[in-house]
Amino acid sequence: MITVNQIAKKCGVSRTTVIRALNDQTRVSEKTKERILAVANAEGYRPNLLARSLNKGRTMAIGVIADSVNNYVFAESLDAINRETQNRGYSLNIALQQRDPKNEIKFIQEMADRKIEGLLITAVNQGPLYERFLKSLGMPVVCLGNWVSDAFSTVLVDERRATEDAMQLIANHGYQRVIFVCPPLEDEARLNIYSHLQRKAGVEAQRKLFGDVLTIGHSDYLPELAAMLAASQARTAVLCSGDIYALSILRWAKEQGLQIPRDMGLMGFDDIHVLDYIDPPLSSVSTNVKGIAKVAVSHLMTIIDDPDVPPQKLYLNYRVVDRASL
Amino acid sequence: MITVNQIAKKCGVSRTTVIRALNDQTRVSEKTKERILAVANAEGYRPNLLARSLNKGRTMAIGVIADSVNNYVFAESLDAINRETQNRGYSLNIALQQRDPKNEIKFIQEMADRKIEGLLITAVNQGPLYERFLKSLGMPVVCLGNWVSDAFSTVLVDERRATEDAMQLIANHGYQRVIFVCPPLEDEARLNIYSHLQRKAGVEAQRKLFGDVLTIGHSDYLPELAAMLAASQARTAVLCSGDIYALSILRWAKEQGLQIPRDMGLMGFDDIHVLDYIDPPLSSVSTNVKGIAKVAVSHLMTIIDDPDVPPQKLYLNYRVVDRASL
DNA sequence: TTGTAAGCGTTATCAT
DNA sequence: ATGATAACGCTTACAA
Repeated sequence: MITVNQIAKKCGVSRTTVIRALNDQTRVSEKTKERILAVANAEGYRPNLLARSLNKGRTMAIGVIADSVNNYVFAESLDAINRETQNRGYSLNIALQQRDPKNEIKFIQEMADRKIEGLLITAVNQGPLYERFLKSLGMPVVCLGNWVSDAFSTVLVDERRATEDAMQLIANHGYQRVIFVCPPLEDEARLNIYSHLQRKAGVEAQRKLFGDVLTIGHSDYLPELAAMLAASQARTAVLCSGDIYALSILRWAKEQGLQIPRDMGLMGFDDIHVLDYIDPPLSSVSTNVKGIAKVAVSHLMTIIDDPDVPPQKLYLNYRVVDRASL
Repeated sequence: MITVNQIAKKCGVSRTTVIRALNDQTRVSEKTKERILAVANAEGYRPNLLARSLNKGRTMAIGVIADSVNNYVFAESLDAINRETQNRGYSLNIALQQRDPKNEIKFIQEMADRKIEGLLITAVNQGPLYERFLKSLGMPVVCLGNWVSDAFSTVLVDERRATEDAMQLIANHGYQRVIFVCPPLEDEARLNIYSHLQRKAGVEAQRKLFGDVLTIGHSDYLPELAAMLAASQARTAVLCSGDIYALSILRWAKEQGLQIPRDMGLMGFDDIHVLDYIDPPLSSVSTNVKGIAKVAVSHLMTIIDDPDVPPQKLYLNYRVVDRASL
């Protein structure tokens, strides 16, 4: 790999001149410029972006932190994030923390050390220590979905109200009982599960619409669900805090010979794209994953360009999608 | 952000001494070391990884290029790639080319300019020009699934034989006719569709097992499929070069009132995780997506550590998964 | 034990 | 139109 210095030597000029030729500046004679460009092309010169970044203080890179790709929510974000950042000439550093808070901190720190210019986080950490840590980076941060602190912009939908609307829809369908399946609750003390807590609050707020509202807050939810269903004849809908849970319950219900929605209503959350292929079509709440990603990138760019833009909560539209599972 | 130089000034020592203290080297007195570390901690010193990389010639970063996340295949790779690289202390640059060859070249070049140490590609480009381009980077490259040239290591499964086995399975189920749905074929001239061509070759090789074998090689496959089904009473299985096509055909079949497998056999390819939730359970060919990702990372690390390791094709096991759709 | 000097490759400023 | 110099922040010989 040839460098500016080597081109300079080869052409018998100073590196300043070479830079001017390469970066298409004015104060070079046409002749030397041509000579320099000829050499550069022949040798396949490419700027060393590390060096350039070090010098300029700009890397044109941003970092993305998410949990994992298993629940398909981040997978759908990624396409949008990728598109939006590429359009703007930024490149992407990505790390999945696998819902491990220590991991998250480590990766964020590492990215900061690499001088990314901004950070997109779906945080699994929470609390004042984490907030201080993020602040200490002195870097634009935008949170996706999971709120951390008002010190950082967050792009989200109002999941509490979305859940209220979903509950209303379930009530309209004539269900007398709701079972809210929300495995992340088991990590409430340890992890940031803001959006799930919002959903839970929405469920609570609509308690009055039903004879009974139950919550299952751990990963091994099928046995308990079975017991609950057996314990009452009330017409029941299961609302899941995540489509993936709804899918696994759907599969289980089929195994049990339960017909949906005849024997049990079922509703998911997030409206991941996969639902297109599910039978019966699963009702869900679109949390606008792609929209959030798009706005988050765009807002991050805004903050990068003008750090004085105050942090804000950007609420996007959600959509309650009634299909055939209720 | 405090730097080594500033710490040195603050402690009244040379930067060399600071480095020695920070990087835990021996030739510093305990006293000065403590003094330096105290300042470093108090000020929250963090090494600038750009500077370090520029100096050392190592970035500990690798690049990943894939098509998109839409078909879920790459989504499943990503988790594995992420895990494997993180274990080894590497960080990840990712770009999705959206099946645009120009994009791909641009992103690879950009990553090279950023001095990533190795590249994982699921290539959409092909041919000698592309090969030369990749070689010119002078960088370890490992291809995933889509073969480009014997000059680069490729991790893959033998999709031709996998398809032959799948065809045999279909024959064993008593089908008289196979319709091979492979939309990527429409891009044969323009894009690298190596793995789909392998699958097609596998289909051709087993022609003899059936009365009739047809191919649909474009994206608007449903109308043609309908026509083919209407045109013959022969017991027919549809083999799709990708689970996502099988899923959309399954949905369509249900709309048409076709029962699977009674009225039509159906088989996908890749065995993406989503199939867990599909009813009826879809037969497929596991192309070992996670295994490929894992081995690819591991092999890339090997090449990075020892560039003299010759390029090779690493074949992993595939698995024909017979479920209830045949 | 500590320091000096040179270098990684690029860019900006100020002279000439 | 061209060049000299310093700077970005870190590291590594090589001295002392």
